[in-house]
Amino acid sequence: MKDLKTEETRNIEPTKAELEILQVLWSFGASTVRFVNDKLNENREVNYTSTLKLMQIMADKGILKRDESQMKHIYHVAEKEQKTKDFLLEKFIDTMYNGSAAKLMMQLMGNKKTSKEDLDTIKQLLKKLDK
Amino acid sequence: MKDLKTEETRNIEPTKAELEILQVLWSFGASTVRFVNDKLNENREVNYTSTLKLMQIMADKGILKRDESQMKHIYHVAEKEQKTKDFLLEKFIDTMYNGSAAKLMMQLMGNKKTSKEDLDTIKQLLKKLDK
DNA sequence: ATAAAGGTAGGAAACTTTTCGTACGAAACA
DNA sequence: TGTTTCGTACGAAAAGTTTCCTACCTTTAT
Repeated sequence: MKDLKTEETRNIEPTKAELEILQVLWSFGASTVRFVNDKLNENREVNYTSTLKLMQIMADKGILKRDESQMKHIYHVAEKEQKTKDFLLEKFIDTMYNGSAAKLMMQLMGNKKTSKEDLDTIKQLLKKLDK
Repeated sequence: MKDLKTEETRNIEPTKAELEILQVLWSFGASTVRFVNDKLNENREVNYTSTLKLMQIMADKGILKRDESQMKHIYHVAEKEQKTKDFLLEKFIDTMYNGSAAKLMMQLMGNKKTSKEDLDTIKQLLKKLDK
């Protein structure tokens, strides 16, 4: 028996190009390759078959699932968006902040990028969490 | 004139393996290859010359600098830790949260991984920022 | 009916990243 | 003084990722 990963154990790290595709699917929901490729091309030039290939690979890996009942296959993300984001965030915190979410928060707050509005939003949230 | 990147424009994205090395140097400060390699081997098996090669490449790219006055070269990180982390965090927020730090915060707070203590820390910080 | 347009599939090429073998010099030491 | 140990340098292999060419089928339009 090889060490085939089960559905449970598997937690795939998308590559950079795969993440681009995930972003499109997260934003717009289940889509054709054509649609995804058009979106990608708003940012950079990519050949249609490149996107196709990548989405096929992602389907092989189990990152995407697809409806093949039509000629134009429709792809959708296999995992819940939130689950994947949780996983990636956790990994990010692990590598960048030794696993401390608080450290990340601190950097965020000490950051030019975090606006007054952001801080207000957070205060609201904290209030809600308190009760 | 080729499009040589200047010191200013350059903002190098460390690869995964490079990030591992950065983490060691961030934690322990300037180090020899031997030291870094030993640390890496606490997590996974890596050959000494692999680590050496990688650190040499990083030095070429300008991610690391080194003191060659001794036979055992001493490497240190070229950029301020915070600058690199700011850069990587920004990129992360861009790709994962459409550039919204608030969204990241919200995920963090809705997260099992964020402990009560973390939340308290944040409240403290907010208070400080308020005055 | 035929051409054109648009779809999938697969394999190979190109590029990037990572790993390591080999060579060789300097230091430590028996 | 040898020999073993520890260091750097370099190149190439190996692995991983991305891109695209080619083939071929289906639908659409002329």
